[in-house]
Amino acid sequence: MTSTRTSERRASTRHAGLERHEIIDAALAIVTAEGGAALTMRRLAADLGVTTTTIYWHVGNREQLVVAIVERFAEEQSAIPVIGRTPRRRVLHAAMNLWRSARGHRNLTALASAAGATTLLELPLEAALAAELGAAGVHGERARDVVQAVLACIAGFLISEWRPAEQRPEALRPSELWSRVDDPRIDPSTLRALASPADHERLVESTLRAIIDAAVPETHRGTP
Amino acid sequence: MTSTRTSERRASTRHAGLERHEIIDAALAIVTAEGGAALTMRRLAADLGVTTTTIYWHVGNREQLVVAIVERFAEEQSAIPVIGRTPRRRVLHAAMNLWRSARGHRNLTALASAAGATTLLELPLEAALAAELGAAGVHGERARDVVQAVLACIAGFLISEWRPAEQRPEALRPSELWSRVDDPRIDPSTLRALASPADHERLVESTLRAIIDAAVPETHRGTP
DNA sequence: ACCTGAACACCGTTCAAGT
DNA sequence: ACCTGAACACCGTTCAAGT
Repeated sequence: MTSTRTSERRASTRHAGLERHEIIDAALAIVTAEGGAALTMRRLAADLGVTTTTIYWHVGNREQLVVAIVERFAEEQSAIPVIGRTPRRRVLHAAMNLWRSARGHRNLTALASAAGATTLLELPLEAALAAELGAAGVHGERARDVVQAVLACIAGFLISEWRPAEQRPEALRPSELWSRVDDPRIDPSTLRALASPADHERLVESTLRAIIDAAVPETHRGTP
Repeated sequence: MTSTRTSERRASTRHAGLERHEIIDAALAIVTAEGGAALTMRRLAADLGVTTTTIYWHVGNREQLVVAIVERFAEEQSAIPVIGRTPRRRVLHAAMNLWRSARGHRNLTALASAAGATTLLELPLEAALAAELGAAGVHGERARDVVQAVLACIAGFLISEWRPAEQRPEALRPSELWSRVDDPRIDPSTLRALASPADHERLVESTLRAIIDAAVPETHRGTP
């Protein structure tokens, strides 16, 4: 799977004829399949059947490559429709779309986050959220604050999934750590709960709902 | 500042006499001063006037070193008192203590987060939060959910500060990206706000308050 | 314009050898 | 038991040189 392009193209032309977008595509494939750590300049070059320096000629350096990957992926992403009968529900749905999207392509989200390119990645969905907030009567800085709070929560829940407890050293697992806590102020049932994992999906939704409900008036216009 | 310990100790004993806790201390110093990326085995060894392999003999590998650093820091952290007159306010205060703590030693928090060791780092403050939730009448899984939501939000807000807009390539700055958006669904005042940074400190507090208010009953016992 | 080969300055980690 | 020296298999990046 590595060098068909080399043998085919190299035979016919003096140059490899490699184009920038082919590099981005190959890089994107590596990231989605194996994560950002697998994206090394040498590995990418090998996949394309060229020398590492060729990559540099086309894309500059790794940081620029990452930005290009995120950009390309963002272009190809299709809009997710927002549903819901009340403005509030639509806002929540738009927020959950962001969560589902980020979670759907975690490897890319992780890479974008490390590069500080999350906004670039999710701009259309963020815009959709802002639009729904407007429809619900929330504008300006208040709308911005909701968007940012939603984004922070999503990012936070995501990173708590990046290193699932199972693949951590035993001493770092919350279950281990909490089971050792002997604090008279804390109810035994609470300690037990803290030692066991939460239903993430549900928790994300209820957290986003709390944030939204606090900022979005219950009814705007229409349904009394 | 590098090799006083070498010249002093090496002269007197055959062995360097290096102890594990000295390594951890030196590593912790590097991380707090210069961040996790600056913590390389060679750099650490050089700071201690010793060979890289010596570090491995004492601490195993880098991952174990990081865990040891976090552990040591957690030990030394003093408890932060919780204040507030109502249970709800005390819960919020306990949550804000977590935020302030994490923000106060960002380099260590970032390192711990990458290693999946956040719980290890902040266990006492998490326990304090759980205790206040108990005092407010929230127990078991509901308390666990609040703790986790608070932690996720804090983590999310923190990483949005790790790469401040100023040190990103221009094309990645939210101000740049939002200023290009021309979406008729979105109010101009909202677009302007989205292009400018939020007051993080205020936003974190109001977000945590929203989460807590949604989960903690307004009055428990006492003040009617 | 496009690509190669060799090199530089880094990483984490291991292993045989010394005292 | 504690430490060194040399080596391995990686990184990102640059630069002179080729066609």
